[in-house]
This record gives sequence, C-alpha cells and structure tokens, in this order.
Amino acid sequence: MTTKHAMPATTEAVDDYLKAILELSGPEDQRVTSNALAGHLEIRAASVTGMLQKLAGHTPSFVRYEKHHGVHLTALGKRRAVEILRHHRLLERFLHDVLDYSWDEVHEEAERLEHYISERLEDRIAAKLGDPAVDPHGHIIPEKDGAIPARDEVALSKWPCGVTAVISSVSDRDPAALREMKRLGLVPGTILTVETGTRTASLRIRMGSEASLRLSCELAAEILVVPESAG
Amino acid sequence: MTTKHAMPATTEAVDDYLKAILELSGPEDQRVTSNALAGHLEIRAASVTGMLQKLAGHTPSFVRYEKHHGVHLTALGKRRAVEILRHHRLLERFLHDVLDYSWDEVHEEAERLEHYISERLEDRIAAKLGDPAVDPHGHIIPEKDGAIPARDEVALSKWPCGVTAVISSVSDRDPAALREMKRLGLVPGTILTVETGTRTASLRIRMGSEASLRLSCELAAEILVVPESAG
DNA sequence: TATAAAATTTAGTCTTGACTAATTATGAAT
DNA sequence: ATTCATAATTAGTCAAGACTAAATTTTATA
Ligand SMILES: [Mn+2]
Ligand SMILES: [Mn+2]
Ligand SMILES: [Mn+2]
Ligand SMILES: [Mn+2]
Repeated sequence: MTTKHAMPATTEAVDDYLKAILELSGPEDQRVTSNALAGHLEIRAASVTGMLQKLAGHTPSFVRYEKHHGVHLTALGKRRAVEILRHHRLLERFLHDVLDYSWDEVHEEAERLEHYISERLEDRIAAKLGDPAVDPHGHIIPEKDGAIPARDEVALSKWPCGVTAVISSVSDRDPAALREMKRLGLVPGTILTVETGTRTASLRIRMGSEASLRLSCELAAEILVVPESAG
Repeated sequence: MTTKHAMPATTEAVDDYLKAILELSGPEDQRVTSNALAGHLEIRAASVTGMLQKLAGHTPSFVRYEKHHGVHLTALGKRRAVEILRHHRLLERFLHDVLDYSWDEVHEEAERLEHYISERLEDRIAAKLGDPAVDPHGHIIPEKDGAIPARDEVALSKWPCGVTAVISSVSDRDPAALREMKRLGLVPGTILTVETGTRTASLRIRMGSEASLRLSCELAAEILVVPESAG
C-alpha cells in the first residue's frame, strides 16, 4: 500500500487564499501578485502580505513566495486548492439537483460549505450524483485524485464573428447576471454565433432559429465558449 | 406583517456555548455552572468564564450571568440555541436518509455543519424530508418557529422492573455504543421490559418473544424510554 | 463557626487573521 | 541615470477565543 500523505489541516482563510491563487494563476501557474489576491479576496494588501509570509514559512509549505514578486502554489498547495474546488462544484451540483436550488443561489451556499464537509460527505455526494463531470454553470468538477480534464475556453466577448460556438460555462459570481442569462437561454450547451459587425459596447448573437439578440460586453465576458465540435 | 427580529450574528464558538447551556439547563431552565460547561465543551473553566462575561456584556444579550452563580439563556439565546439544535437534527436525518450515513456517523458531521447552513438550506432539507419529527436517534426536531413538542423520557437504567416501555431515543455522542445498540436491536420504537432482580452493574431486559439479554448500566443510561401508551 | 476542598474568577499570554498608517521597492518614463 | 507612480512590505493595533498559573469565592465538613 502506498503511503497516504496526510494533508495538513487548514482554516477557512487559508483555503480561500489557496483557491484564489489557483484561480488567478491561470492555465499555467504563473505567479500571483499580492494586489490581485487582495482584490479577489476583498482584503487589504497588507493583510495578504502577512498571510503569504506565514504560509510560505510553514513546512510543509502550500506556497512559494518571493518578496515583491508574488506567489505560486506548491504541489501540496495545488492539491488542497483543487480539493476545495471539487467540494465547491460538487456542492453546487448537489444543491441544484437534489435540493432545488436555482443556479444563481448555489454559489453563495457552496462558498461557505466547501470548507466544512468531510471527505466522507464529499464521497457520498459524488456517489449520489453519479460522479458528475460539471457543475450547474458548466465548470468542470475535478476528479477525486485531483485531475482536472482540460478544456480550451474563450470568452464570448472575444469569439470571432460568424463562427459557430457552444457555451461551455458561465461565471457563477453574479446572481443577477445568471438570472438574466437563464432568461435569455444562455446556458451551457447552447449553440450560437456572433453576428458580424463592430462590437464596442455590445454584440449581437443568434441562437438556433430564434431572432438574434443584443448582449452587453460585460455579460458576454462572463460567458465562455468552445468550438462546436468540442461541445 | 410582524417585525422580523434579526438574529445577531454568532460564531461557531458562541453557538456551541448556547447549545451547551440549553442542553445542560434541563427541562426547566436552571442555571448552568462554568464547570459543567467546561466539561461539556472540553474547554478550561477559565476560558468559559471569559466567554460568559463577554456574552453577558453584549446587547442584545444571549445569556444572563451572575458571577459565581452560573448562567442561563435569555429568550434570544434560547431561540438561537434551538435553531442550532434544529439544524443539527435535520442534518442528521438528512445525512442518514438521503446520503446513506449510518446512525453512528451522522453526529460528527452534523456537529460541524449545523453552524454553516443557511436558513434557505435548512428549509430545503426540511422540505425534502417532509418535515420530519425526529432524528435518527429519536430526538425531537424543534419546529421552524422554535417550538419543541414535549416528551417525558426516563433513562432505561432507572425504569421500574416489569413495566413495559418503549425506547424513545438514544444518546448520539458515542459511535461505538450506537453500533452496539443497533446490533442488539435497541432502536427507537423497540418495546421491552426490565426483568425483576437487582441491578448493580447490569440489568436484564426482554424484547418481544426473543431471549432476554444483559445490558451494562452505562449502556442502559444512554437509552431513554417512555411508557408504552406514549409511544 | 472555623477550615479545607472545590469551584470560579483574574491576570497575563498566545495564535489567527484582519486593519491603518508609514515606509520601501519596482518598473516605466523621462 | 533620475524621477515618479504604483505595488508591496513593515510596524503597530485589534478582536476572538483558547491556555496556564495564581488569587478568590463558595460550600461542605468538622
Ligand atoms: Mn470560501
Ligand atoms: Mn460554479
Ligand atoms: Mn458544533
Ligand atoms: Mn441525534
């Protein structure tokens, strides 16, 4: 039997830092600045510096940190961040499918609970749902072992005109935007094209046979798409 | 519309104090001593004193506290404690019925989550379960409005010999004891009588037509019963 | 009623994780 | 190579909640 590396205990605050670093470091784990973290976590930059120093000082360490040059996750830190992300997305799927939450309600509840469910509860939820691949917003749920199936998404606001696209996921942070998207039928799986023409503050899209509709760039930036074949 | 009194925000620690005071103050809310709280919460008495002083100092206040003479809950404190108790028992029922937890696993998970579920999640869980009256151990689940249907229970270890009794609830704090009870068929609803004879360290009980069995006093003290008619 | 044991409180310390104000380093533009 | 704006760090403070050790009550006992 292989040695089970015990994950050091973490607090909600530490979890939130690790998750934020994961989200901000992009597809290939670039360094994240203190300011970016402060903005994302809605915390003062001075507080971030303090936390990063403490985190980097511990052993085993979750992050690598160089003064004035940002942080990035160690393998251990990434493992923990992904675990929290799995909790979050499984919870969203569960609240939505089993407890009748709407897709704009799930995020807030999952954001808190993700830190407090045990491995047992995580497993039972996954089993109950049949190991779902994505959450209600189309976000990929990391596997139990930490693997995250890759997917190349592009913001709809940057998608070329005239090329068919499929909505792969939408941002879950803004409930009002989510309700608006639902109303317009902009949900994962929807096929659409961006009509040709300039797009300074808004863009016109066409979905199936329906009439085209106008979308603000802000909303379009919260919608991620993939090429039709990659559905 | 009646004014919705907003419940002041509480921390997990404060919740645990209020719940412990509720549990220790018995059917009619007697004062609870610092030592009793320290024992129940597995915390030093000095820490308890500090917390009680802070709690009593706040306004609106959750507790009434007199130096050297214990605390008891105010109406507000009782409201909050009962709310947490409802969370706990609903969660136990939910974990057991929906997520296949065994009755010795539910307590630990509920003990953490009870502090972090929203009112919305509480309501959805209750709806999903059809507003259950009791948790998996037979404990009464407080109503949404804070009402707790009364029930006069007696420890099996103190039940008179020869009188038929029904198990109403069992303690949920000791997983090993719970597994033992399940194995012996000692679950809420079970009808039994205590056979006549002395009971110094153990007592003999008879259930239905089966052979009688011997029970340690410790285990019998964790089983609460009611007269047969009061099922 | 005097005294000892048990229960409680006080005083002082620690860790976590936030904040503000002040200071320094970095990087871009002169 | 300076200079300046921006980013980041330091220094000092605060609140929550725990702990230990020492002082005080209360209460039970003789
Ligand atoms: Mn969170
Ligand atoms: Mn999501
Ligand atoms: Mn608790
Ligand atoms: Mn219970």
